[in-house]
Amino acid sequence: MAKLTARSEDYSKWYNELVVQADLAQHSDVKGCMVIKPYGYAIWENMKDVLDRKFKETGHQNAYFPIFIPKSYMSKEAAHVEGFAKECAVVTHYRLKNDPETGGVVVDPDAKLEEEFIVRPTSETIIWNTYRGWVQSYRDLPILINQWANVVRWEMRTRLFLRTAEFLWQEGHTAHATKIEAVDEARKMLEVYADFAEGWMAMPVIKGVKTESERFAGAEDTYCIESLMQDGKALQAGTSHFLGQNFAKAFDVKFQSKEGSQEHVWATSWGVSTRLMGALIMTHSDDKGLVLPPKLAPLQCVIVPIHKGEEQLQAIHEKCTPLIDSLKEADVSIKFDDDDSKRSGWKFAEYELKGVPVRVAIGPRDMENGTVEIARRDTGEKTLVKIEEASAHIQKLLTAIQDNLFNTAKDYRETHITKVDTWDEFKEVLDEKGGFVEAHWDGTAETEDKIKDLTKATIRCIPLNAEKEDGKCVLTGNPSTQRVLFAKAY
RNA sequence: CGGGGCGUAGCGCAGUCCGGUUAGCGCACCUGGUUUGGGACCAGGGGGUCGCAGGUUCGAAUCCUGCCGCCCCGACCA
Repeated sequence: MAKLTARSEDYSKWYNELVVQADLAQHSDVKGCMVIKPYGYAIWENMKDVLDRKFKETGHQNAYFPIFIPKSYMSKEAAHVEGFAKECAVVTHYRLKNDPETGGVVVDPDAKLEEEFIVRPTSETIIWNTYRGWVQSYRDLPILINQWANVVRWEMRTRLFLRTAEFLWQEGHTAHATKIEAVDEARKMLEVYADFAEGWMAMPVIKGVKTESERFAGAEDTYCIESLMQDGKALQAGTSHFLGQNFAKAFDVKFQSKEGSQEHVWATSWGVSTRLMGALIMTHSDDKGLVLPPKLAPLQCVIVPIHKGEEQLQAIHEKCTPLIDSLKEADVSIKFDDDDSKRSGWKFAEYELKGVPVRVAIGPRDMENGTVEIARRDTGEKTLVKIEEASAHIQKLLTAIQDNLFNTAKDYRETHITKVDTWDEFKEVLDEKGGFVEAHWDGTAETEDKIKDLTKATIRCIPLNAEKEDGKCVLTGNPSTQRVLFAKAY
């Protein structure tokens, strides 16, 4: 296996090589689409399981809506169609036929659809068209539904996990009787995302709200969690939208209130995608390969025996059995790697590439001394431990690794949030240091645009916890009441 | 859509400029043996419509024409 390109040499190349070499995903024969390989999918499944549990704990149910959306639905909400029209895949026919000339198949021109279908880029339209039939009374509300699905956005340029033409995600779509309830829902789900990102992915995030120009197409407010990657670029890790009554009005979803009046429903939608895989990789991994937080690692601990011959292997396996049983008992996923076709050194490198948090090595020396060598993936540190104490040690270590990954990422982020007050500083920090820049902004889309043109940086968010502070816009000098976060972003 | 690069064994590549034995190398794979505390070694072996379609030629991976596909950088975006 070839060595990975160092991050310092070419971050983007490192990322691409890591995804492929760690066996997470590969490019498919279809442009812009990826094959998620079993190891990558196992990580996604772990993420999905945690999120799904959290959604259910907050009162949501899963449902499923069609992948195809009648074209006319897309145009019912003006901002929405504007946002997605340029990247929609369209189904125009429903049949193929044999082509006598080539021996292959061609689209049957007689099988043209009356109305084309859009392959969903997101499901607001078809879901709100369905909700119309579900809601008559305030007693039918709220509707709290999540869908796990694939969506298609015909992106011009794609990158494994970060931006693919087809991706997997979840999309929550809720309907409420009041504005305040809908806003609360959107905020609540933002908290769920933030809690997941920090507690499971060990990825610190900043909660904020998007500016008008960065807002979801059709939303009144877009809340987001923003994280910082190792190369100093920001990544939007999840969004939760307060949709107002826009979709209810577009799809005529009304209910009769307690008082007897007809009211439009208030809506939210929220989603995270396989992009989180990219975020996870770029938050923790190093030049040796993937680094996974124990809470999401498909394999948390691997035991590599070092042996000569079948007999020794058997003896080592027997010696390890109590340790393996004890770890299983404690719900630690554990593998005893008795594959005899690979040498131990090869295995060490391989498990490091795959980000397994804890590696245990045991050979003749340890058999004699009653020890095992325990190595942690995050720091590379190795410790000799009595085999009887190994299980407890490993369990503590998994927690320590989870914490260390979060703290390291958080330290990095804290040192990469820079307060600036002048335009020169602003440019200098973006060019040389990267990360988030905290600066005053005059609140206009024109200024935002201009800054983007000049520096490629966008306003990632207006942080929810930002203190009010009078200042002057970093570009125009116009008055501002609070700082916002700028960064170059994925 | 602009700029760059590439298409030859499962993967990574050389060979193409300047046409000429049986298309080669590394990794991977198969067999046997020796090995095993940080990506082992030796010996033997299998695997190719050289992206596709035409053309030039005694002869094309190599020259000409057309087409297709992918990757990277930018504009667009979760």
